[in-house]
Amino acid sequence: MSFGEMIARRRRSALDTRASMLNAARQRFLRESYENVGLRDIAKDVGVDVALVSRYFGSKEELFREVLHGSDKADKFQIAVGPEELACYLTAMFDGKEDEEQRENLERLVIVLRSSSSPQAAAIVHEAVHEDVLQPIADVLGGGEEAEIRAAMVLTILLGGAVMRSVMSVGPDCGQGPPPAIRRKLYELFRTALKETPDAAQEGAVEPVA
Amino acid sequence: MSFGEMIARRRRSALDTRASMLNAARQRFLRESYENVGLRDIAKDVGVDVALVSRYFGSKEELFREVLHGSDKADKFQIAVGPEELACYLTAMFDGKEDEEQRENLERLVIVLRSSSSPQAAAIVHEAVHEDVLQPIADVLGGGEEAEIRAAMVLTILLGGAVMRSVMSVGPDCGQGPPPAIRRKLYELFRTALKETPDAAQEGAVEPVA
DNA sequence: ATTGCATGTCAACGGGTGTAGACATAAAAG
DNA sequence: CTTTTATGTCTACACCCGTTGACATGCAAT
Repeated sequence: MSFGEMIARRRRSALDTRASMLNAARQRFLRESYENVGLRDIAKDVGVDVALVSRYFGSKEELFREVLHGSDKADKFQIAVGPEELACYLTAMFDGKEDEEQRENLERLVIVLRSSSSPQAAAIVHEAVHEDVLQPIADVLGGGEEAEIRAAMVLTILLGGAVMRSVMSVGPDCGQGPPPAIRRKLYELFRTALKETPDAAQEGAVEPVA
Repeated sequence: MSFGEMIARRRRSALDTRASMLNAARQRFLRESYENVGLRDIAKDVGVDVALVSRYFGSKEELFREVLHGSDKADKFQIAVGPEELACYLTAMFDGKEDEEQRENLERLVIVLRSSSSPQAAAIVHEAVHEDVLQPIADVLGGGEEAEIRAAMVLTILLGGAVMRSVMSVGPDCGQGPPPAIRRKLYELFRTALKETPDAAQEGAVEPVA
């Protein structure tokens, strides 16, 4: 079969270089914002001309969309545990562990974070967060409005932690694995976010918030 | 007195236009990232030529520094309450209230957030956060290492909340004042962040974090 | 009225960007 | 070997950017 062999004997395979581009782009978007990543940078990483990037992905926006959203495979936020162990699971995201799943989860958040303030990428990021991150978390929590709110609080901590880590170089650390004290507090924060709401005023302390 | 009158009868006052530029710049940096804010945009807002912006501030970086860090006045993160009411105070930051102090605090965080991923602005942001935000919070908490950690956790929530609010349009809301349910959870998160650490394993639940 | 300084404008430079079309080359098909 | 198709390169466009130096204007002092 001719077409099959074309795939097999790929000396110059478009799919391979395309994948390489996507990978290079991911690494770039992971470290810089949407505008600061140039198509020429990506092309240079792969060892290819700029024009090819534009041709393969149509536009920079679509390339970014494919990096963030994935194309065909449904690569959403992965949660391998039930609601009970969720706090542990989330806390573990900030350890420097080699867990592939966890690393991808965190990396997705960092990409979101880096390009979140960018007129061009904003819409894409917005959609990807709701569909690929917020929804999966809410699903694990059982759905419903309460679940959505709790998911939002969890994401608040995750994003805050990601900012502190990758931008401020404090908090959840930068040198692989946060200090134990911070790790513990982070865990407690997740617990609080996941805990059911005290329903109305549980104590007097809640009231003077205004 | 000639010089005094020159200040008083300012028809073309350099200080005024400079202040206008700074204000326009602040509004811009509040809504877009460092790279997306053009000096020409700022100049157009004030109704002035681009060159003047460059001449008055030397460079874009210095302009940004002055917007974020302030120039002479020590405008750090303002906390008007003691450690006890701190959680309330912080939660109130996300209300759409007219409190000038609170609004400036949140705005500073948003600016930090928007330009945090930007090679040029990174160093400035980094310094400003440590010196003007983290330190004041830690001071209110009484200083010491524990205070620094707690301040870091507080900032984690603040930044996460700011991302959710101004980027994702969820969580701490965007339409002035978060939904009560989220407000309550936010308050609990701050309480947790500020609470003293349970010191080692308080319950068995803390252990399986790894 | 004229000098002189502060204030602001104009034009341009060098560099960077994403994108598109014409062209070249490798490799498979006939 | 020749033809054809996929794969990749080259050139160039039109636009944006920050910055600079020369020039124009307003305004106070002489």
